[in-house]
Amino acid sequence: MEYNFREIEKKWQQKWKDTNAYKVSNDSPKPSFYVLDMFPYPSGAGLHVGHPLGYIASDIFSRYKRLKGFNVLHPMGFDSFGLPAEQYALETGQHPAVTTEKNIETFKAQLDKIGFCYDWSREIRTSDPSYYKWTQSIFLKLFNSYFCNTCKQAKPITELIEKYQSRGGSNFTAEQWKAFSDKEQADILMKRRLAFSSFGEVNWCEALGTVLANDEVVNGVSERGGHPVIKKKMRQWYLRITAYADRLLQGLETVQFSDAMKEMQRNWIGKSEGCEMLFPLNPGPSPRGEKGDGEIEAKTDLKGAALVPKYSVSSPMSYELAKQNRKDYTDAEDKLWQELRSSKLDVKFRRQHPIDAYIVDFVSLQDALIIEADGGYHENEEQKLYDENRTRILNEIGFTVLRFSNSEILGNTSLVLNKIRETLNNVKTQTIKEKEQGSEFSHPSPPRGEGLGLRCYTTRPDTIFGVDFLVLAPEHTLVSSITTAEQKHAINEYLTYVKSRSDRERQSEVKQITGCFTGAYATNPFNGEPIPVWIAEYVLAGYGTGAIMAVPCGDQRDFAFAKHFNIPITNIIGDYFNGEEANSTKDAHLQNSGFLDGMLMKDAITVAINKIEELGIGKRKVNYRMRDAGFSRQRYWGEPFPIIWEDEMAVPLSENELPLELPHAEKYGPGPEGEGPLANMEEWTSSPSLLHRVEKGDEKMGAKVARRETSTMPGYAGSSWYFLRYMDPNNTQTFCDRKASDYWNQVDVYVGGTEHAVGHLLYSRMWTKVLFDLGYIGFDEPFKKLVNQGMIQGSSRFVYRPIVATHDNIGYEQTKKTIFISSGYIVGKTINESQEILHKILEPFNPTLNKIKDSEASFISANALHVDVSLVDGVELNIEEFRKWKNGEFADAIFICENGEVNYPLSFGEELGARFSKAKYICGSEVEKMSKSKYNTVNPDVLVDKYGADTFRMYEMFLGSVEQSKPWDTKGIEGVHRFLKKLWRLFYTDANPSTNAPGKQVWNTETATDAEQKILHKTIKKIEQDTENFSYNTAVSAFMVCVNELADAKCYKKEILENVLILLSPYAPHIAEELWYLLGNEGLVIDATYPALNEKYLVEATKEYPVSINGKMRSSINLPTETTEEDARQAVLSTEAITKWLEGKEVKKFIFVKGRMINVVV
RNA sequence: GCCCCGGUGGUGAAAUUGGUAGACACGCAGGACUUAAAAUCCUGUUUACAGCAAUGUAAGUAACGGUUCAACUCCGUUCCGGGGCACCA
Repeated sequence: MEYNFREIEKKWQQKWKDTNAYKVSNDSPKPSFYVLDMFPYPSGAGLHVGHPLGYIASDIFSRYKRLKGFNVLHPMGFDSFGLPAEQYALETGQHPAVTTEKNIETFKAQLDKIGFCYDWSREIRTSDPSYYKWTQSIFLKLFNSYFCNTCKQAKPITELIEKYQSRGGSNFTAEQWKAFSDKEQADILMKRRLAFSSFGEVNWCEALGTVLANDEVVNGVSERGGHPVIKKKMRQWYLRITAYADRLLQGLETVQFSDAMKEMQRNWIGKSEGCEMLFPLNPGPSPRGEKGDGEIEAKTDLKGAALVPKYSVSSPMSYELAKQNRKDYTDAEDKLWQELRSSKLDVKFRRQHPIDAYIVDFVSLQDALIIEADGGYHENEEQKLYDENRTRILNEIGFTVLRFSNSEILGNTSLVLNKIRETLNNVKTQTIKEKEQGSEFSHPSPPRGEGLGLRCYTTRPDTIFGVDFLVLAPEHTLVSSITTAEQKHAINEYLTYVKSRSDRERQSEVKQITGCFTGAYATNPFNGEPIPVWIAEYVLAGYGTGAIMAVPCGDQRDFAFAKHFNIPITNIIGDYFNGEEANSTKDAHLQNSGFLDGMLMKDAITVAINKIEELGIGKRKVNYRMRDAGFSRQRYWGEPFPIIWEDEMAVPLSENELPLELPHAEKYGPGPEGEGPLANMEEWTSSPSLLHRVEKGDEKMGAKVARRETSTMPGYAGSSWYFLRYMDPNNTQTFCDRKASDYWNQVDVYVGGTEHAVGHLLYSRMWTKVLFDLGYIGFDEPFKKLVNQGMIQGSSRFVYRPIVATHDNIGYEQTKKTIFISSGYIVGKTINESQEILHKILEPFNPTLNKIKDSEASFISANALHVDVSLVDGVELNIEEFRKWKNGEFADAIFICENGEVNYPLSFGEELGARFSKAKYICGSEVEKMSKSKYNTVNPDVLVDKYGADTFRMYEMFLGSVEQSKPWDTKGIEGVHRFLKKLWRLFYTDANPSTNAPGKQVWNTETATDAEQKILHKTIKKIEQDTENFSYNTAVSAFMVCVNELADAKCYKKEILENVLILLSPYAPHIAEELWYLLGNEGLVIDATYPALNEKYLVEATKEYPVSINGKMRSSINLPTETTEEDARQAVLSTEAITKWLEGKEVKKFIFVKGRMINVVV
């Protein structure tokens, strides 16, 4: 009888299915254990060998825990919403639901072949309405909750409303709250909701019709296709994950994630404690010297300070510029100015006035109204963006901005004036509250200079006296206004340079130090010293205030910058600074530091902050790098938001209206104005029934417009909570019954890749915390332990095809005949070398080459073509198979082999074709990500068919540790297969093919000897340890050792073997099940009890101690296990084999480590 | 530039708290069985030197230095590879 894995695996897979062997109950007296895989996105390419790595690991663990007496939940499902299906739909017109369904079927079939113990009755799919009904429901819970800053947890928004109604908010009284309109109330509440809507900028690519991730934008154009990408402001949904920053940080202390993983999350959250402080801009000549501007300060009167806009006096430069602009105006500006100053509007306007970073055309300071006249040059996109940004910033600091084109002003002045008048009226009736709240509304907002100086954030206020310069981000809004006339040109040039640089370039090329002096000076508030203000690309606008204080003696980057630009360096740390490099120590005693002199830096931090706060020039601040999570996608294939916009207010659907099903689409193109495809579906977004619904609802609203939210949720929506649904997958009343989640509790072991370190893992942690706060579940961390699986990389193979470049700009031209050159001629050669070689080789095949070389051709090289790895044995190409590949595309190719011989196709005649058939063609190789297009994917099916699932499972585990990334290689799978065959032969001999005699049973029921028991118990101990530690590669090796030893000992005893089968069953369940059955055991091996370790078999009487002399291993000695140090010393020193090494020298030291080794020092 | 991970035979890799470097496999070489092949089994396999051989000596875990009786393991510096990044001030 032979090991017929094909029959065996089919048989037991069927049996498990028929008996519902893996169905898990929520009602069991056993302790629960939850093992979870990160569920896959069902891509069209199907499963590849990288997927199962983690799945096998978790499967082994699940089966092991089951044998250990746990009720194990080990489910699987599909993350089936996502972009690829939508892109595929765009290309082929096939509905994502259809292709997704098909892909899932493929995945399931492939998974089943490997023999996983999933409880498929609990399968979930995020794109299934019965699933996303609950995703929507949880979204509504987020929408209807706020983060209470006092008790640091989520609470129902109704509690906030009650509070507002009874006690008011921080900016308004209860009476005022009640007086607010619905819209006003809604806006205020929106600022507290955990899922909220706001405006944010997205990378919009008109040509692709989609919003792109930062990653997908390279050098300002789209990665795919190189189309222009612009920043577009759009209404977006966000999750207020920042509210949970501290708890997400603290939670890391309670979970078993790898240190690297925790570090990544900490870095992402990026908590830093420091202070934000203001550096006044060097006043220079007093702005008040300019007549009229002195009135600015007198304007703090009237109906309340909140109405008075905050504006910047800016630098003296602004005033000079302003003056200049006043002389240099257009006809339209002049005309409007004449109208405005003639007091027809009864409001005092100023012309060309500096506001914040800008000089505006006309402004009424009293009414906070700015009027801008745009010339024809404002037509282009860039200018529009600039204007939008400018408007937004001005809005934020409290101004209303009106823009008119030149033609509007010149063409119909009275219309323009009417509009201004109307706006003025509106402005005047606006409430104080709106003004206050309005400034917080943009998200995320860029930094801006504000107030009377430059705001800098620092974690090291102790170094304040070492500040030698300030650096602004080039995008900083104050740059243009503070730059002096002399520096204007240089700054503009630098800005042009920065514009041409991608973010990544700005980050990585540090050797190249760039920057530009603005000509402006700020003042150190502590010693009054002027500080030059620079701009540099290494300061990014997106973080903090977009401005830093540079301390060259304490920060290496600042140091390099100072050195490069010859900025004098102040040393405040004495000997700690050597003048060669910065020293970021906190242990120095400060020098040259005014009131901080002599203080330890560590202590000075607090002292400095206190002083800064005392002086009112700054305040203590905790900064987080993490931002709120964008939750909108302008796409079709995702969860629709259960939100209806009624008169600009977001109104949630009620629970009983869920699921809001994704409407069927025929087309998947983007909607107008950057909206998602759903916006194209009028009947869905704005059906009359919605209006009806509004009318029936709150009468007070009296809404005239009702339109559904048209964006969809991102991929991480469904995956943020899926682990909960597995616990109670069919519940129609709630997303997961509290009883179920209390029973299963946290995921005990979560297995998946590191690529989700900061995305999925943080989001699901946040959702869990929210659901916990609201009392829906009883734990606030989803995953107790996380096991990271390494990425299986592909090992690509290449063939090299020569190309000839010509001068005619057509590009590279391939040689007339298809020729491939072995890698030895190409790889590792310089361009010149390989050009020589190629020329020599190609000449016989292309007589015109010489001519080309001399006249047209400028370059000969070789293109590397990916070749299917299945056509390559190691690195040697199977030339005959390759000729058949791609329907014989390369059937007539000529191969120049490694030894210089040529392999001709048959079309050259049999003689030539046969002559050099033994010559080898060697492929190039490279380790890359596994991908269909690189022809380097390996489909597990092929291996499972050839060697069986058990072999495949054990081989993937044998490859190396689970955590480690490694290129896939099937070399070695034979060894694992041999091991299983060898195991089989402990039970049955193989059939004898020559005599046709069938194999015989060799196992017996004799009693095992102690030596045999020792083999078993040694294995039990090792396998148990390794399995607990996810050290599966060494476990497989331990099985091999065990089987080798049993075979050597000719031990075929059931008493031993059946226990080995139980140990093996998590790893190779099919063969274990079959042999278990053949031994005549009742029931399934997966339901057996894990064998107990009996230490008595492992006790050794003696131990062979290695003996080192002066640390070098010289000999060994057999000693009783219980030897004392003194006995050992005597034994060692009386053994001649050892003493000969001592050469009669005196023993200085005798080291005895019990059970380990002995070291003699002479 | 910063952060994380890694670098061990021809190959994949092992190596409790620092305690016999290379377990277990692959590959290769030689042998047994066989008419032959497959399958299976046995032997050898870090390198250099010496020896017919058993064996011995020396070196050896990217490189150099340090701590230690003892370092793949801990520390420092450097090099290389992989992954991440939002230069976090």
